[in-house]
Amino acid sequence: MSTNAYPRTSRGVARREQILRAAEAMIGAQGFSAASIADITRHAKTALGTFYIYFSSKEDVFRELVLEMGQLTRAVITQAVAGAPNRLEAERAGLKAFLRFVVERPSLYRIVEEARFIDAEAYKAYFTSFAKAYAAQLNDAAAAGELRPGDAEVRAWALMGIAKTLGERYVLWDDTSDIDHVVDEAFSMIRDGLAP
Amino acid sequence: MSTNAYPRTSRGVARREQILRAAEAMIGAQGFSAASIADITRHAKTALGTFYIYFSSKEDVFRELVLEMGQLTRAVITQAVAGAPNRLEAERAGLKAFLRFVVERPSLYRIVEEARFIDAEAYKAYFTSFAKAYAAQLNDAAAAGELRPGDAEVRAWALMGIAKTLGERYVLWDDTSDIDHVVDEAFSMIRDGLAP
DNA sequence: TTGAAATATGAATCAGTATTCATGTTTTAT
DNA sequence: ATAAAACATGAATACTGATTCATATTTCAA
Repeated sequence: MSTNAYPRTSRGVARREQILRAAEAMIGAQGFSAASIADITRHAKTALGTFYIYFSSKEDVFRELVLEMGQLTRAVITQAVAGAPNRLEAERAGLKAFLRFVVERPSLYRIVEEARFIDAEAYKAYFTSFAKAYAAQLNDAAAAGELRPGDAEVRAWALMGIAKTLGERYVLWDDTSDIDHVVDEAFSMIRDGLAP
Repeated sequence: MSTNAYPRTSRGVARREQILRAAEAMIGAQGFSAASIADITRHAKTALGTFYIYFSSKEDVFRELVLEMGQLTRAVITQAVAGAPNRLEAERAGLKAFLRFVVERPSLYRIVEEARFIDAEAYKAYFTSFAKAYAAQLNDAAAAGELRPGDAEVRAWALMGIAKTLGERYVLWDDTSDIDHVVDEAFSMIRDGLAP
């Protein structure tokens, strides 16, 4: 059929989800090119052809996973940051929440990073939109005197870079139980770098 | 022949270099899987089979390019940092030199990042060794009172993250002529984050 | 209950491309 | 000058894996 139309039965909904999760696991573990459709359907305990009932291509599932990761990351961070008394505390909370999220969904993290090479547009759109919202927050905080004035966009990208790299090093490579230490050390640098 | 032994004639040396440069251009532009050996040899103006005289596989050239990028980056930064009067100025100079290097060799930058998915060990080795040397410098500087005390390793990774991400955003995506502005803004954050 | 729509199956198709190899050509050492 | 070693060539091989499709089976509305 080769569509990726939304399923009309609950069985269909469940199958699609099975396949999506299997794709997350396989692509996350082996990478986009190494993970075959056969791997994915085997892991989803379904037939090869079933894949193409729900997704039109391998790129298609991949794109959906990138989208999913974007929504989840935003949701997780937004929620973590919600209760912070000020912007600096929000930075700490956001960084910690991000690293915890990477612990929980390492495959999605890898998928987003690989998107740079598989679907560059999706990757760029994801980070650009994230950065835009992030910069707006930093701008507001600076206007309110909570941060030293400065180029919010450059700051947003720099802070995103810190989070991405620490996530890779201290979560994906080295499943350190001491995420709090990493957050504290990085945050003390960020705090003094941004405080008014 | 399928070796990657070093060539014994000057013609061989030149051919190998041609192919290496073509591989840099093709893989850098299209990515590892999209760039075919045929693309590479066509661009190098040589026959398909010649590739296998100098490299044993596509992964093999790729690995060599990653190695090369590692050496070059180190050399560029080491040299840029050499004249700095203190560690903070070294940070500024290092960041600027890195971004300038990305302007000159965007393909090599992309190759190193893609290495995470093609040759994870090479990628990890590259950054781990870089981070180790970087952290040692930061440690010395902190001991000398040039930086506030703190976990040098976490700092090194955070600073590498800033450089990588700004390079991607402001050089690869947006060939901004205003690298200096980006450096200044990022540096002012780094400076206050690290200053004693 | 029943037939049309939706979903499931996996063997067969199809395309792409990494790698090899048998055969020339060029270089180098003597 | 000459033979051995290096190097060059590109058609042929070999293999992988994405996508299709004809054929079941299941679901659901009427």
